[in-house]
Order: sequence, then structure tokens, then C-alpha cells
Amino acid sequence: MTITRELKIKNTLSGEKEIFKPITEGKIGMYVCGPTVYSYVHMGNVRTFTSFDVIYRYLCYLGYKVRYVRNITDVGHLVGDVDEGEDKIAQKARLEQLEPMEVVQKYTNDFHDVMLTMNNIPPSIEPTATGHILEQIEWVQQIIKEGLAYEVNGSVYFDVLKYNSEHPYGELSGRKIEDLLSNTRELDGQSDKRNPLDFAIWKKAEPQHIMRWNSPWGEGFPGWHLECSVMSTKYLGETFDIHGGGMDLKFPHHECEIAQAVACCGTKPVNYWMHTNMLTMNGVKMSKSAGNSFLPNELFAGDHELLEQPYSPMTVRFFFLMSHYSSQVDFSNEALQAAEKGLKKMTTAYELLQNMNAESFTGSGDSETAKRIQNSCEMCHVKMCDDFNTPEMVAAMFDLCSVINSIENKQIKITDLDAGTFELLNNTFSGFLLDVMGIKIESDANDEGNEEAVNILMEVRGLLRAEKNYALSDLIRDKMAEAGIEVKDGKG
RNA sequence: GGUCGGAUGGUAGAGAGGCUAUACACAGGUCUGCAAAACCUGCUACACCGGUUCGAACCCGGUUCCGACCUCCA
Repeated sequence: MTITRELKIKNTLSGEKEIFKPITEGKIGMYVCGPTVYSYVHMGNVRTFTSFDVIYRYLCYLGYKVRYVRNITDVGHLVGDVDEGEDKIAQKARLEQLEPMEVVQKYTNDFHDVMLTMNNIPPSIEPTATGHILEQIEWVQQIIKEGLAYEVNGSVYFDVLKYNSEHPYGELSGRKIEDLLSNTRELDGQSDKRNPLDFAIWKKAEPQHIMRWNSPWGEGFPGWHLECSVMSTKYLGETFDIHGGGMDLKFPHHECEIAQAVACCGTKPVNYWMHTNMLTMNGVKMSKSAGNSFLPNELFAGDHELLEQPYSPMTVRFFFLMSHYSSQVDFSNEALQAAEKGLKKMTTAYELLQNMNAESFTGSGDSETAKRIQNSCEMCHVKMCDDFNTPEMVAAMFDLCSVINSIENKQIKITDLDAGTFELLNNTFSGFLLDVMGIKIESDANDEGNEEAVNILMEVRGLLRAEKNYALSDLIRDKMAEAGIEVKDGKG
């Protein structure tokens, strides 16, 4: 399969929308920074992973063979200051009186459940930091060998100043080393670092620290930034196509990744950096530390004081799609309710589409209607190829909804378009809704016997209406409404 | 304080020099036994002050407000 469409991606490294060129034609290596599994993922996390899921889906839809790697951080991520903080997993293990690996398993399971509920496709590879300790040690050795890291008291630090004398540090986040230096807080004298900007690539384990591995520098554990460099290189190569993550990881995490990779491999690791924007709550970034985060299950159950009702996973997914991944999104009941209705419009149109068939269309492919359909179908692609502009793509999809409804209502006649254009409509609408947007259709009548019974009732009611026995037909409608099944009569 | 981003109709949210975004809400209409749905129409908005231009929401300068990062965060 050859990919004919030109895709543009906003590269955070250059700040420009660039034409995407994969390293190997037809193939893409994509790495996304995954969660640190020390507690339940919140909706802000989910938004980022859902954004990249749609990006992954569309790349596949275009025909690329994508290797999608998303890690699980299960060691090395410290609480608070990088030098003094406790490991997040270890802290949680202490607090919950669990083995660290029990903590990891518990929250990894939760993460997987949520991803599945949101209909996110699992990555091709989901490596863990603890599964790559040896490789990380090798990297530390190599960086020391290159003269860009130094060991102090069993810990190894990356020498940012020295690195900066040879390569620019701060390119991705647009920072200058002098500004960074003048902004750093004073060292409290406890640190082993030569310079406050240096970061740990290997940390000595204090006696009470439970997660520890042998290394040439004594027992310890890897620094947080290192794992992503090591695992992305291992599975995608020294330079790969796309690296994604939340904007909040740009500095210092991704900046450190670049520095480590250049130090160790001598090449820039990534061609296209992509960053998703934050989910906010009353305009303020949702985060665990700010205490303003929603858990997915609270949202799905409506179990939160700020929620007026429950919102289904697909409603939330659609809500995310209605804004661009690079924009901030604010959570509100009104916006979620609008998304719920919009999604219903989409899925209803999809169901109507299932009952139509191409052969019945006998018109021309040059008609006004046919052209409108062709244009909107094309727009779906054009907009997605323009840096994954999901809101514009959704707008084109809504136009196709109107078309489908008009066909159903006979306002568009079967002589108004040809079978080929209908096929295009069918393939595009279904493909974008299911495969690209990743909307899962939840059927109302979930068991077949039930559906059969509903059909019989509808038939009887139709006969009653034909006899103008509206008292009985309305009674059936009311009773069915009580049972949660909406009846909508067409005309005639 | 430094760096970056943003202020769009009742709400959410795209766009980015001349061309309807879209959805939700609201109003009117068509259809309909009624209701609902659907379809059509309307709601003609771009923080403020200057400037560039035949023309600015969009470019430039300034002002105000907001956010992110600079410390763990998707």
C-alpha cells in the first residue's frame, strides 16, 4: 500500500507545521511517554493517551505500518525535588503497605482497564523501566565514557553544563542555559550535583529504599529521564519518527531525553516532537498535586460533586475530539452534554447508514448532492492531514450526518446520487467514526431476543396506527419510553 | 522574574488577510394524528487601543486579563 496523502505535523522542536517524512517509507516509529503507575490515572492523563490513540489510528488508516511504543514507568520517578524526593512507587508501597510490584500491578491494571473502556488501541510494545535496568546501566556507562556524566557517592549525574558546551541544551523548550541558571534555586548544600541543572541518571539507594539493583556504582535505581531514551532506542532505533507526550513533559523530561541520546548515541533521537495540551478544571490544569482531578470512573458514574450526570466513555472521547489536541480543554457539564448529543447524532446516522445499500442509488456522480458528499468526505482526510485537526474533521462528519438523514427522509432521492458516491459516503463515514475516531457503537438492544420482541411490538403498533387507533399506539410508545426505548415515527 | 501560549457569537470550539466552521442552546418554518426526530432558515461573534492594507478576527506595535513551564505531573 502506498501512502499518497501529504501529512503535516506541528513539530514542537521547530515550532512549525512540517510535511511529515518517515525515515523508512511506509513505516513509522512512534513513542509516547506513558504513565507512572503509582496511583489511578486521571482524566488529564486519559486525554493525552486518547489524543495519541487517534493519531495512531489515523496513521494506520492512511496505510502506514506503525510501531507504537508507550512505556510504563514503574521505578525512578521521584516525588518532589529530583535530588531529595522519594521514589513515587516506593512511597506508595510504604503508604499502602504493599510490595512495590503490587503497587505497579494494581495501577497498571487500572490504566489498562481505562484505556480499554475508552476504546484506545493497546500499543505495539509497552515496555517497563524495571524490565530494562541492564540497558539503562549500559547507557550510564556509555555516557560516563563520553565524559558527560560523573559519579558521586554512588549516584551518577548528567553534566548539563559540559553537554551544553558541545550541543545546545534547551532547544526543544526554547530555553537558554543562562536563563535556566539564573532561575535555579540555591542549592541547599545537601546535593552531590556539581550544578543545579544536572540530573540523575543513576541514583544510589539509601538503606530504607526497597527498589534497588546492583550496578557498577553500588546498589541503586535508574533516573527517570533515562528509561524513555533507553527503551525508545531499543525498540525504534537511535533516531525515530515521532515522540509524543503531554506538554508538561517538554521540560525537563524531553529535554533530558535529547541530551542523553545525543551524549550516548551521538545523534538526535527524534524527528518530530508532538505535545498535547492540558485538560483544565475551571481554567486550571488538572493534576493530582493540585487536587482538582477527575478519575475516569467518577466521570462515567457521575459520582462527583461537580458533575450533574454521568458521562459515557464514548461521550468523553467525542468531547476530546471536538477540540484540537494542542489546545487547552476545560471540563464543564454544558460542554459534555453538548458532546453527548452530538455523539448521539453521529451514531444514529451510522445506524441509519447500515440499512441503506449502494445498488439502490441510480443517479449521477456529478449531481450537487454527489459533489457535496464527495467534498465532505475529502474534507475528513484533508483536515486530519493538517496536523490531525479533529474538530474540523468532526464538522465534515456532521455534514455527512445531515446527508444520511436526508436520504433517510427521502429529501435526498435515490436518483440524486450514484452507487459509487454512496459507497464513498459509507466507507468514509464508517471508517472515520469507527476506525479513526475510535467510537464504539453501543447497541441499545443488546440481546437478539430482545431486539426481536421490540420489532414485533413496533409492527403491532404500526398496524394500530394504520387503523388510527392512536390511544393504543400512544400507550405502547409511552410504555416503551418507560422501558428506555425511544420510538420515533417517520412520516406517513 | 524568565520563557512560551491564549483571549472568538448564549455555551463549547475551529479557522488564521476578502469565501457559511461545526456542535449544543434558543427562535421561526417544513413534515407529522399528536409528540419526538429529521430537514430548512435565523441568531452575522472574534479582549482593548493604535498601525499596515483597497480590505484584518487573522499581519505589526502597545495595553489589560488568563494559562502552562521554569520543582513532580499527561
